[in-house]
Amino acid sequence: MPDHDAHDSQLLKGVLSLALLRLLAERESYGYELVMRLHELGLGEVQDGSVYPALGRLERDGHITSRLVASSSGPARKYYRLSRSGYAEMAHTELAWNSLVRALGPILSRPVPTRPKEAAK
Amino acid sequence: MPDHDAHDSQLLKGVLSLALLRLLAERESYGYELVMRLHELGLGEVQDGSVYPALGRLERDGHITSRLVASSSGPARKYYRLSRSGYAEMAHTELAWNSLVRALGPILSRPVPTRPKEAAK
DNA sequence: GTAAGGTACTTGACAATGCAAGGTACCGTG
DNA sequence: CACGGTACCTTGCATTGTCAAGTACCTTAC
Repeated sequence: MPDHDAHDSQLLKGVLSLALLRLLAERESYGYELVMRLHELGLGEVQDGSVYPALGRLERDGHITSRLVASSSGPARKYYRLSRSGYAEMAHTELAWNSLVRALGPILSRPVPTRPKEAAK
Repeated sequence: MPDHDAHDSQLLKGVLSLALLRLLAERESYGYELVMRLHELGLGEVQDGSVYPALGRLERDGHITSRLVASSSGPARKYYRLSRSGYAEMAHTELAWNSLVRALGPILSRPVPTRPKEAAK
């Protein structure tokens, strides 16, 4: 598969939180690992400078909780897991995401009235 | 289908431009009408205060051009249409959108290790 | 032992974008 | 002439991702 640049910083807004919640619903994890998991999943543009603040917000809003765990291969890791409100938030955001995808799908799949010539100015 | 509130202001970021480009690719249109078309298409949360600035940006960046047309049912309408660069921008953003949807799909569809009890803090 | 490099988290300045709220103005009808 | 629908624009605000830099821990190699 051709690695599309295809990264529009704006499109990621809000989606990052959803992805993080979802990954944490699968299993407890920490920031650095989450960044790597996101990269493996095709969200290669995501910077660690975006992930840590996002985790901070989720914790601030009570959607996730953290605990420090010492590591023998570097500094301590801050493991996060979902709280009850995190599950609710994930479900809610997922609904919003699905509704957005469903709304946009028809718009994008509708054929464009081919106007090959005289398109520009 | 139940009308989902399901509006997360952040999820819309960047998507609005794509939708506008796409609607304008179908046919020339003006701001007020675009707002109504978006609402009919399920993007009911979009405010006109978001659309007009977005159109302004697209025009500023050379992706669309405008012309004023007098109306007998109100003030003059500013009709927009895609420029050549607008078609390119639309294609590019659509790629980014599709790649995002494809990346997120697997994450969201993977089953969550059902943890019904003891979810909260 | 110390320099290097991977691991891991934090922070601040910055830009982009949607929203809310308000305003201007045109037009037909009652 | 006041009203409501049409149509556009603007300002202030909050959110959030990016970039860049910094701190610090630990193992391996020289």
